[in-house]
Amino acid sequence: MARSTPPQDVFTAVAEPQRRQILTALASGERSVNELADLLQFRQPQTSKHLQVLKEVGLVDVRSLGQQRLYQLNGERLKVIQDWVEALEQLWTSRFKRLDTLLEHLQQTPSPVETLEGHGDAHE
Amino acid sequence: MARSTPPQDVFTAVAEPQRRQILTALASGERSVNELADLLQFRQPQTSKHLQVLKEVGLVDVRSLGQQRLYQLNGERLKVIQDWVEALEQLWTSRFKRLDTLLEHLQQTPSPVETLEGHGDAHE
DNA sequence: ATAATATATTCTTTTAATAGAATATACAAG
DNA sequence: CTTGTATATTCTATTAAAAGAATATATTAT
Repeated sequence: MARSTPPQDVFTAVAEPQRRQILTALASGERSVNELADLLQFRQPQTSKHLQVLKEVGLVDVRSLGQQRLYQLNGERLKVIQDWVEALEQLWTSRFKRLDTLLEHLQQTPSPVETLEGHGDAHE
Repeated sequence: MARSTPPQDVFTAVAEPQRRQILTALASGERSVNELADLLQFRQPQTSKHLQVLKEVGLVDVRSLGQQRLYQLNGERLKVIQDWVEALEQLWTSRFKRLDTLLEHLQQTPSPVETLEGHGDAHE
């Protein structure tokens, strides 16, 4: 029942290993369906199907050249993922400045000091 | 059958919207299971299950504090995703320098000249 | 030992994604 | 119009993930 409900978000699309391979193959340039299938040792229908998914979430674009369909990575869409990851990392990195949680625990536990050992970071 | 074959890679783990919410909630600091469940309006068992998945792929760490389990984002593991995205973007950005693919097509197709219109490339 | 709280696990059901095989469509060439 | 090549789609079967309910385990307090 894959066709009736295709992955709609970029994250789901990229969760598939074969689709990541396709994207990687496309990163260095435009390829036709059969080129991709040959290169990655996938069957043609599977390749087409994965490409449809990638197209639906905007990770690839297509253009027609005769009877071929040339697929191309759309790097812009990768930013959806990148932005999310970076936002998380921002928060994670700046978590040392927010001692709220830590202080909460300090009030509750006898000696949670060991938790901080080994970080070596300037935590304040 | 989710428990028997849990997602092993970071990409699959992150494909789940609720797990992304959990990670986002954890980005600003450590939280207990119930804190997360309350905050995100998830049920406790679901929350635990998602956390196990995240733990298995290394995206979160746990420590025990009394009867609570405090989960914490492991930002390092996010780099797996980030590195992959950035590698792709690198290639995508530098794709203009690599005309190999384009030249390949020139050799295979009879008159793909129309394809080149507007490019202004010297093709032989 | 019993009760209360916090979290984890198991089992079942439901839903969604993937593969495979077969077929359809599109375009080009003769 | 028939053939060949490239790609897309449909249908079915399989597999995997997720939700839900119930229960188990762990820790603390009484």
